Amino acid sequence: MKYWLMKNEPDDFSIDDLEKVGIDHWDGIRNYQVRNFMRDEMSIGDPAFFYHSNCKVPGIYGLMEIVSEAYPDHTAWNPEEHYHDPRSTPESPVWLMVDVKFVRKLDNPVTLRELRTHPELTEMRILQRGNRLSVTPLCFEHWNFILGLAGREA
DNA sequence: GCCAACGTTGGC
DNA sequence: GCCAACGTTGGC
Repeated sequence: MKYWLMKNEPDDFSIDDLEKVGIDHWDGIRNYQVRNFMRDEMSIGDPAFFYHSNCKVPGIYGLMEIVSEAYPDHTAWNPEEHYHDPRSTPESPVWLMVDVKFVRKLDNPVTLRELRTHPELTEMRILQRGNRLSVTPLCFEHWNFILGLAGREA
C-alpha cells in the first residue's frame, strides 16, 4: 500500500466538491511523471491526502481513497476541454486518470505553513524546493505524522 | 500580480 | 543532443 498527496486548486475542484459527489475522476494530469505514478505505483485502496493549492491558505484539507486503476483520461480528446491534447486519442491514449472517493474532511486542516514547521517532515516531496508534481507519494511515517497533526485540538 | 523554478518545445 | 525561449505551477 502506498500513500499519496494530490494537489488541486480549490477554485477548480475542492474537497467540498468531492464530498458532494462522493466519487470522481482525477482528470487533467498532463505530466509524464505523475501519469507514471498513477499507472505504475497506485493501487485500489491506497489512501490519499487532498491538498488545496494556489489558494489563500494552501494545505491538506481532506482524505480520499483511490478506487480505480489508471485508465484513459477522455478529457484529453475533447477540443472543448482546457486540457485538450491532440496527441492523445481513444485508440492511443497518452494521458490517464484514476477515480478517487471522498473519505472525510480533516477536523484541523494542516496548512503548508504548518507542514514546514515540523522537522519530521522536511523530507516530504512537496516541501522540497521547486517541486511541481501535483501527485506525490509519501511514506507511512509522514502520512501518520500528518494525521496526528490533523487530529489534534485546534 | 509577481516571480522563481521547472518542464516542454523546437531550431539548429 | 544542446539549449534558448516559452508556458505553467504555485507560494507569497
